[in-house]
Amino acid sequence: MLTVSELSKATQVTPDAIRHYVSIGLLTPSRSPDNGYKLFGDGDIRKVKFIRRAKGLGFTLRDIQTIFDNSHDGLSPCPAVRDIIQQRINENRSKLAELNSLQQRMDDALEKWQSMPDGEPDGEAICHLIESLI
Amino acid sequence: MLTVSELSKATQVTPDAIRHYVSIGLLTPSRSPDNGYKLFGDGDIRKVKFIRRAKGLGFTLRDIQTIFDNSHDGLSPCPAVRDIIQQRINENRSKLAELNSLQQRMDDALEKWQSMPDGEPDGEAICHLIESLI
DNA sequence: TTGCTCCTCACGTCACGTGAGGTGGC
DNA sequence: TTGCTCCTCACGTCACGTGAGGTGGC
Repeated sequence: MLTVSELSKATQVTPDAIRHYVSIGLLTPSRSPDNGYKLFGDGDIRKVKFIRRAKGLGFTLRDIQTIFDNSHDGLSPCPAVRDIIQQRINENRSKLAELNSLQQRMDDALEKWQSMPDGEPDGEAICHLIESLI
Repeated sequence: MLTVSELSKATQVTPDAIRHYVSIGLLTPSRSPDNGYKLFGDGDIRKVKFIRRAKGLGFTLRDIQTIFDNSHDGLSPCPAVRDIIQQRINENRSKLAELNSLQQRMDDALEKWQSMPDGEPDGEAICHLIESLI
C-alpha cells in the first residue's frame, strides 16, 4: 500500500494532481484506520500512468473517467476510445487553425507597428497602433 | 445614452459579455436614477470595439485594462502594447508547437490503431490501444 | 396579463496550484 | 521542539454562458 507521496514518486506525478484525481473519482484509495491517510494499491500506479498517457493523447479527465467506467463494467472501452480521439483530433485541428491565423495577425501587426511612432494619448484614440488595423 | 442591449446591438457583442466587462471594470457606465439600468455613452461603443479588436490580436482582458489605465493616466499605452504583443507572440508560438506535436501523436495513434482489434477487458490492461503506445 | 428588457447573484467550464489551518510520528 | 507528510476546505485561473429569481414600462 502506498501513500500519496509514495504514489507521487512512483509515477512522477505531483501529490496535488493525485489528490485531484481522487477528488473527481478517477482514483479510489482506501483509508488508513490509524490516521485517515489515503492508501493506494499497485493497480493505482498503472492507473496513474494510464491517465498520463491518455492525457498526452489529448483525452480529458472526463474522457478517462468514461474509459475507466466502461472497463469497470466489463465493456471494452476501445470503441469509445476510437470515437473520442477522433473528436479530439477534429477539435485540435480547429484550434490549430485558429492559433495559426492569430499568429498571422500578430506578426502582421507587429511588423506594421515597426515603422509607427508611439502616440501620446490625445483624447481621440485609445491606442492608435491597435486602432490603425482594419 | 445607451442601455446594455443598445450597446450590444451597436457593437455586435452579447449583453452578457458587456455585463462581464462592466463587472471587471473595463466599462464604467453611469446609472439611470429611475431604474438603475446601466447607461453607456458614445465613447463606450468605441471602447467595446477596441476591446474586440485587441482580443483578436491575442490581448487578454487584463492586458486591455492595463492599456486603458495607461491611457487614462495620460501615458502613452504604445510601449506597453508593443511589449505585451511580443509576449503573446512568444506564448502563441509555444502553444502552436505543443498542439502540433499533440496532433502528431494523435494521428500516429489513430493510424496504429487502424490495424488493431478491440480488446475485451481482461483484468490486465485498461485499454490496450492506449497502453500499446510507448 | 403577456412580452420584453433590465437587474444582481452565483455556478460551471479544465486541471490543477497554492495557501490556510491543523494533525501525527520520528 | 523541529521537520516532514498527511489531511480537508476553498480560492484563483480565462472569459464569459447560463440559469434563478425578481423588477418596470408598454
